[in-house]
Amino acid sequence: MINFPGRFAMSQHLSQRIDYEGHLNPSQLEAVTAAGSPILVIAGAGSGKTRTIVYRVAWLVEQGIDPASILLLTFTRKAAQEMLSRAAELLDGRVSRVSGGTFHSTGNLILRRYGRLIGFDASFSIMDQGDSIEALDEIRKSLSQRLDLPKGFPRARTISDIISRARGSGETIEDGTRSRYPHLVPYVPQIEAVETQYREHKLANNLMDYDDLLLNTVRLMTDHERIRNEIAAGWTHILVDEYQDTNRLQAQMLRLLATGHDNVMAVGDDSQSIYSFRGAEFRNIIDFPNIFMGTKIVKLEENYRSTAAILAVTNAIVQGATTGYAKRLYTRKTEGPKPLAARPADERGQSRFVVQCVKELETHGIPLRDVAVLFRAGFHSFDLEGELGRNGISFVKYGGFKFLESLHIKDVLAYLKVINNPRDRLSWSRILKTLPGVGPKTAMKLAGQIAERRFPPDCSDLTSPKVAAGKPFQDLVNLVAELKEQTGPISEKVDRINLHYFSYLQEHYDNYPKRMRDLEQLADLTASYRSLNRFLNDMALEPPDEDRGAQGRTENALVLSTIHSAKGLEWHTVIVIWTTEGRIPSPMAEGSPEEMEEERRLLYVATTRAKHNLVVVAPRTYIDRNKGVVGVRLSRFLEEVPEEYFRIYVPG
DNA sequence: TCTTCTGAATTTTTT
DNA sequence: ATTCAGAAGA
Repeated sequence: MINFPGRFAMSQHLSQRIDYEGHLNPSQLEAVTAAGSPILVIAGAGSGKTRTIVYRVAWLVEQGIDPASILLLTFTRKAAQEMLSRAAELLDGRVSRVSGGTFHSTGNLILRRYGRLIGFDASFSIMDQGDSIEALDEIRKSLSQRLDLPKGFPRARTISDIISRARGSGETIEDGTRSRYPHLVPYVPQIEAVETQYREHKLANNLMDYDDLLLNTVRLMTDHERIRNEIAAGWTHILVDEYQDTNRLQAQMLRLLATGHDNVMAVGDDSQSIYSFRGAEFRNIIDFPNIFMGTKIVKLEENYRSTAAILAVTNAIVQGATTGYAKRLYTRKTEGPKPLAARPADERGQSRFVVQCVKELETHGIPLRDVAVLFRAGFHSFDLEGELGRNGISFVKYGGFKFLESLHIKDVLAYLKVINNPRDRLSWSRILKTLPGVGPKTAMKLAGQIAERRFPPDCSDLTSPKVAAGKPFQDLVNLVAELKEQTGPISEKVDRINLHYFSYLQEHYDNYPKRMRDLEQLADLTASYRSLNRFLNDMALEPPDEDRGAQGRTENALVLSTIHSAKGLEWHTVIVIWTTEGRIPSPMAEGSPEEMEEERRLLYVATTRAKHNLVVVAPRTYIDRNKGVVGVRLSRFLEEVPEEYFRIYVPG
């Protein structure tokens, strides 16, 4: 062989390069190395989606793209971090400067910087859904006093949903109400009135809710060409994960972010779209090629996760779907047991069966952490949690009730919010309600007055002199004043608040020890923050995830999770409970064919999480509060699956 | 008039 | 676990 002078150096250089061909299949490789056009990757479940994104980032960096100009949009910041750390591994840490986050957090970033241009102070606060519902509820009530609201008036939660969906989709409130809440159509004028006041409330208090973060970003970038170009020039390459779960606004935002370069890779799977309840448009995936001209479409259809026996079932489930890109997943993993379908008599039987399964798996050397129990809604696992407890099986639960949504956490956060912004009326009100003799009415009245004044307020002329003169009220005001003075770390403030709040907690909740532990955890969460405002906003934007790593992985615990929270994850064995009518699909979806289709996709997502064993459990009866024991049918989506794909088991 | 207590009803999924 | 409606109590 001829020995070219440059050859040695060249091959040495090559050896440092990443071996793309060796680690990617032809479709993945095509997506990773595509250049000069927008790319849409239709990535079936378990087809190496994350791998493709990670290698794409690495490839871009090797092409000489500055990592700082790459933007990775994912569903959660945690997903972004996971991908970045995997890419960093490939590239010896050269990707540390890649930006990543959710559409919301990216909007936040942009608005902090340029929000002035559309009338927002850079220090705006972010309302989480709880804040937003609280505000709407207050407005709703104040409205009702005047209009003497009828019995069927929608709850704040419903109003929030209607308004939010209207804003996310561009529909009017009336159209949205008509299609999703036909019985509320008579209240449309009132809902619109609430919306108007809500908007004024946010403007007056320099607040943005989740929708605003997207809406205002889109508005800013649409109206200000110079800013649009400036932002688009900063992030010259954009990768989007889980594109099927974006809503219309997010698609618009992406279009704007990619102005002038169109270097976008969107990855998603329309069959796994499970967030339409909050406005996700899986059609965004279908429309992508129309929005980005010259899009190259790559399909990933080889599944690396599940056995053929499991795929047979999941393919059958998705086959019945009425819309979406046609795709058929295949695998080379032919070994593996048939999925198991269990029909216990009732919920107790189901829980006992799951425990039995888990124990048996353990004797076969499958650790608890490699097993997940999935369900449609948080409360579906209550009985199972009891049974696990009685059997001494440790577990961690994801989804359902949120840490930040429990009342005691919201109470303590309200103190922090008041320190951060003494004019936060709703937080004042929340705190005041913890005082003896103060209910909603007094709290609202006092909060309104306190919020108007300079802090600490002169309390001598407050209405409700009885309360204002009382010691508890004085203590409270002194506490807040003291906290405002305090310059130490935020955790010191939280500790101080906790000290003050513990007595209230003790008096009002039987399970106060648990709640106290939560509050201590809250203090820990502040550790990495130096700005209170920053901390509060991050709490709204990226709530703590009960760290999946620390508990789920190092401790050996069984995973219980809602299907939504299981997205993107996989386990050796997956047990899906309550695969019955009335649970999956949820009765809430009965109203519309679209929602029913989403239930199907939900079951699809659940079953495609399984690598080796898939177990579906469908009790034959459940206990209705009114009717007593009622028979339930197997989920319609499983009825469609040929029976021979399962082993059927009926516990005795 | 407003708060607090009681018992009953209700609860999908989440940025 | 919370929230709601109704009733008693301050």
